[in-house]
Amino acid sequence: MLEITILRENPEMVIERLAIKNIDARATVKNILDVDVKRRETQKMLDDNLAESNNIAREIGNLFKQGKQADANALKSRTAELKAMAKELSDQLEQLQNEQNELLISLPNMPNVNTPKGKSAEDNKIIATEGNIPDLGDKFLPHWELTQKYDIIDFELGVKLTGAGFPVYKGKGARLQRALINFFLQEAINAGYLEIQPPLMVNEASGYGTGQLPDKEGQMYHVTEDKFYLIPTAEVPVTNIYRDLIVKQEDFPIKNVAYSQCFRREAGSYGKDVRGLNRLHQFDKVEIVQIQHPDKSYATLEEMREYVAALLRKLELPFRVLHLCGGDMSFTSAWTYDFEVYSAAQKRWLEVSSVSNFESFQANRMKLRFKDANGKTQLAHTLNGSALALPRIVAALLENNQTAEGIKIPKALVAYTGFEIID
RNA sequence: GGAAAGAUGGCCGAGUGGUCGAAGGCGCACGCCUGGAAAGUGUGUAUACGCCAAAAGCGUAUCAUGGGUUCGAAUCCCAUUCUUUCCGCCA
Repeated sequence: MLEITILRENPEMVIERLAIKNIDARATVKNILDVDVKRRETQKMLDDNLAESNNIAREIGNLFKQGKQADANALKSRTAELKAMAKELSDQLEQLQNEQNELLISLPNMPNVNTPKGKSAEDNKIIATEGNIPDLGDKFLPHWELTQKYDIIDFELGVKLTGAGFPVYKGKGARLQRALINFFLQEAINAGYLEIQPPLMVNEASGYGTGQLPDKEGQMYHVTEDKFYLIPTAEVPVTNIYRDLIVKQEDFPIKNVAYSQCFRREAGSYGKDVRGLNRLHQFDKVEIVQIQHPDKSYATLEEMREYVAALLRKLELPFRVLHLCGGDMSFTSAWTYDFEVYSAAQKRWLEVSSVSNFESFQANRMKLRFKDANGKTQLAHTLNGSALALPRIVAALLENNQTAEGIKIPKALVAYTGFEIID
C-alpha cells in the first residue's frame, strides 16, 4: 500500500501517477486525507485523555501511600468520567483507522513516471526481440499433440487423478521438468542468489502480507480445516520471510531464489488460453526475489531483466521483452517487464516471466524496513521475477525444437537432462 | 489424537498489582585502554502513532492475541492462537 506521508505531502503527484494506470483517484485521495485529519484529531484527544487518567492514577497511588484515603477516593470520580470518554474515543479512532486503511489498500501502486501510457496489452512497448523464430515447414504439431506422440505428459491421466490442469509428467517429460528446475536453480545460485525451499502452504498472515488476501482469496486453494492456503507462487512464502523485519543496510541486496510448485484455481479461465500447458492449476516455477535499497532498486530491476534474458538465450528460445503500459500492469507494480517466448506451432507469444519493481508498496504492507545511514528506519524496495515458469517454456521447447527425428534438447540443458533428444 | 508446560525487547532471561518500556547478561554501535588485536572498561542501543516547521523534547500505545477486574495490570480472571516436551501414529 501507498505511504500515507506521500499522500499528505504530494496528493497531486499521486493522482497524476495513478492516472497512468487509468485510475481516477481524486475522490479516494481526498477522502483519505479527510479521514487522516479526523483520525489525528481523535488520537490527540484520546492521548490527552489517557495522559490525564495516568496522572490521576499515579496521584492516587501516592495518596494511598501517605494514608490519605479520603483524598484518593475523591479523585476516583474523575477517572470514571475519563474512562467513559476514552472508550468512546478509542472506538472512534479504531473506526477511523480502519476506514483509512481500507481506502489506502484500495489504491494501487503508483507506476513509475516512465511507464508507457495505454489501456491494454496492445499498448505494451516492445523493447527487445531476440532469437530466431524457427521455420517448421508445414508438418508440425502443437505441444499438446507432441506430448501425446512421445508419451511424456499425460493430461487425461491427470484428469483421472485430480482434474483438468493437473498433468502427469512421464519418462523424459518428467526428466525434462527436473532438468529445467535444476538448471534454473543452478543459474540463480551462480548469480549470487540464496536458495530457499519454502513451505507450499502458508497461513492467513502471509496471505495478507503479499496481498493475496483479502481480495484474491478465490484464486488460492484453501485448506479449510487448518486455515492454510496453497501458495500461488513462491513469492508468497519467500517475501513473507521478511515481514515485520528491520534489516541491516549492509545486507542489501538480499537475493533469494526458490523453486516451488504453484497452485492456482484460475477461476474464470477458458478457451485456447488453457489448452495443454498454457494454463495449469499446478505448475513448477523458479522465482527470484530481491530486497534492495530504494536508491538502487531500478538498477537491480535492469540486472534482473538481463538475468532472465540470459536464461532464455541459453535455452535458445526466441523471445521478446515488453515494458508493460499503465493499463496492463498489476495492482502492486511500479514497473514491469514481461518476457514472452514465441511458440512456433501455436504461432503466438507466450508469457513466461514477469519482472517487477514494487518499490515500497509491498514493503509498506509488510513493514519491511531498514536503518539508513542516519539511523532512521525506512521502507525497503522489493522486486521479483519468474526465472522461470516451466509449463510455457516446455511448450515452446517442444514446439520450436520438433524435428522429424524427435525433439532436440538445447545444449545448455543436456547436462541436466542426460539426453539430447526426445523420441 | 491424549497429557503437561510455556509465550517478556535482536537473542537469553528476571520480574505476582503502583516508582516497569521493563533488572541482569549476550549481541550490536561508539569511545577509552593497546604497537595492533583479544581481554578489560565507559556510554548508548525497541517499534508505531500523535504534538512540534524541524531537531531536541513531550504524550500515547505495545510484555502472544482479544476481552474483563481495578483509580492503576507484564503481574489477577476469561477466551483464543501458537510453541515445546512426553505418549500414540508415521516418510
